[in-house]
Amino acid sequence: MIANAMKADTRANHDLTRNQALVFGVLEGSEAPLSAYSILDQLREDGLRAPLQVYRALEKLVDFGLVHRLESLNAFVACNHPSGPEAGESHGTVAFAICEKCDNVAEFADPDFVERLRGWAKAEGFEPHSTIIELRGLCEGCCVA
Amino acid sequence: MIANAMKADTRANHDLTRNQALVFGVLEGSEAPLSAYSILDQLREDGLRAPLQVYRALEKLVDFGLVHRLESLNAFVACNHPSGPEAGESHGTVAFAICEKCDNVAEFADPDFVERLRGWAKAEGFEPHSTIIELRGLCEGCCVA
DNA sequence: GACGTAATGTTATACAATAACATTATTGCG
DNA sequence: CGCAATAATGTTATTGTATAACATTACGTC
Repeated sequence: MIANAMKADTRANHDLTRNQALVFGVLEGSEAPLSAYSILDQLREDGLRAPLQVYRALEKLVDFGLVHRLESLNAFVACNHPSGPEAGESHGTVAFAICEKCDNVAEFADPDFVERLRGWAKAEGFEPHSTIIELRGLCEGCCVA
Repeated sequence: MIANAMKADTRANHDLTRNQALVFGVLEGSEAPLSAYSILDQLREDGLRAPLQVYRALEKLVDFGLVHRLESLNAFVACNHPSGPEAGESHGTVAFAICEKCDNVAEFADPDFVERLRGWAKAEGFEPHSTIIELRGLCEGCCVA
């Protein structure tokens, strides 16, 4: 209940437009990450017709921190990291563990970890503005099976 | 000279086919990462005509550890990490720092860093078979300018 | 030389993302 | 309120990325 309230609140805070809300709804209701085109397919009956309508909504949702893009899959997931979107780290660096069997995605943020990465970047004189960390493999359930 | 000798040796060890050698040659000669299609464009006069010829060569080269795929760019670079391809870590986890201004790519491997990532994965019961780490930002030169 | 395997060539197609332009809401402000 | 600025939308066309399917050719090995 609290979680749902927070989610609704999160949406409200960002005052999602119709298309954004539709796209976010589809992602929230999906276990697995979805491509822009499969999102579109699920929204045809709601009036969406062109990829661009989905891509535009996704761009905003990613900006808001409500959705993540998985670079290695060309797909998107609703943000769901353990600490919740209300934590200060909403827009911080996050790592993803992507199961290649069941498509489940686990999300985590380790401050020390990120610190180490920043340390290396600084030593190299590199100024990062975004960081992508994606593990591909098998999740606990699929590992055993 | 030594470096060149080693590179030649590396190629020889893997007994590259004609197409693989052509593709690898183009990547070696490029500062910036290249897309499969721009590699193709540079190899038309050598007889290559279809994307698949490039993608097939790239797949092998990535398997051999001679080439890396940058997921966030849909592009490829010749392997060039500091320790050199002859080090034991050829196929280990590598991180990339991609300059968005000059397209330069720095490659590095930090064992402690990787260890920490593996530790988290293990705690989660996740069994990774590949790890993607890509920093996007500005390199030292472009940062100042 | 016959067989299994790997690499190649070719055409067509699927999937992902953006360009360009016209139109409609929304918001803020005088 | 009315108007201007800004943001969101709709639509068509195009560009870019990657693979399917199938025929052919080279290569190693027994």
